[in-house]
Amino acid sequence: MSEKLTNNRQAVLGVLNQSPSAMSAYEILDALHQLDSKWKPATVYRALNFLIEEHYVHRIESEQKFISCSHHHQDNDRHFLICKQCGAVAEHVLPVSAKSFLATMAAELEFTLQNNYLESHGVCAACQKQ
Amino acid sequence: MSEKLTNNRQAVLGVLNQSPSAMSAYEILDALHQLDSKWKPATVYRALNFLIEEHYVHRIESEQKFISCSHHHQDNDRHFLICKQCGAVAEHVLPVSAKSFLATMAAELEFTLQNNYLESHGVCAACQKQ
DNA sequence: CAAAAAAACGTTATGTTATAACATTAATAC
DNA sequence: GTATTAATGTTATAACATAACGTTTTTTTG
Repeated sequence: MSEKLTNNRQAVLGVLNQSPSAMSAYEILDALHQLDSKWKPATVYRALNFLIEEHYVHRIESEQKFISCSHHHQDNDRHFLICKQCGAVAEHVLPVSAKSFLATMAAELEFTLQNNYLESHGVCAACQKQ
Repeated sequence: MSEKLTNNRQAVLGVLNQSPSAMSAYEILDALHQLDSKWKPATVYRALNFLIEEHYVHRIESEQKFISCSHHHQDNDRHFLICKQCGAVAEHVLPVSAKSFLATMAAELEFTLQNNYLESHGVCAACQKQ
């Protein structure tokens, strides 16, 4: 089931798969528009929304950009390591210990926790060596 | 030093202080425009950018909205608990244990961590009682 | 204090991100 | 094979944000 990965959606995902950093919807649009003038903002956003729902793609909230998912597991929690220098985004799986820590903290505040979104900003290994 | 909390900036902060949920820049603009027609998008955004730099205000990245800071300590890490039902945003101070956990994780990945931004989404205590 | 410099503000325009709405086509189910 | 649903094409516009530039206010300093 959930095999609705159509040509349009594959095309958007294909563009994102080529990029180590997150891309804006309009950057994706530009890339696709060069191949086929049919591409318009709504077409890109529709594909993105589907891909996000199905966990093929994530939105990097602070950048308003999109990145292809490197794990594609069904999970409510996200953790991204974002390099301030090169913009590379690495997806990191939150360990169970971190999740349970957050759950405990939320419970203490009487907050029913449904999901966590975490961005860590810094400098990646590659950029440090330069 | 850093006493540059002018009238304009106080006005924006005053609007945000009245709101338990985050407000968009244009919601702030609407509120201020009713008092004085001088308010324009650039005026609001300039004030917001100052207030964010000085830690009076935070941007809720996933919502592209703004909330007044309830702690106002100089800190690189942010944690927000966001209620999906009523939109209320609570700011939570990340305990040292959580920060050092993240630092250790980043070090293992050879990532030099500069700051963390964490959003936890769920249902607040008040909404659960309804 | 007065001139110079810096910071903040007013204003206009425009750039960027995202979705609404509705017609059409394609896929799926009966 | 027709009805239903899902996906797409297309146009327009809403929502978010900043550039640029001139003016005013504040601060610095000689």
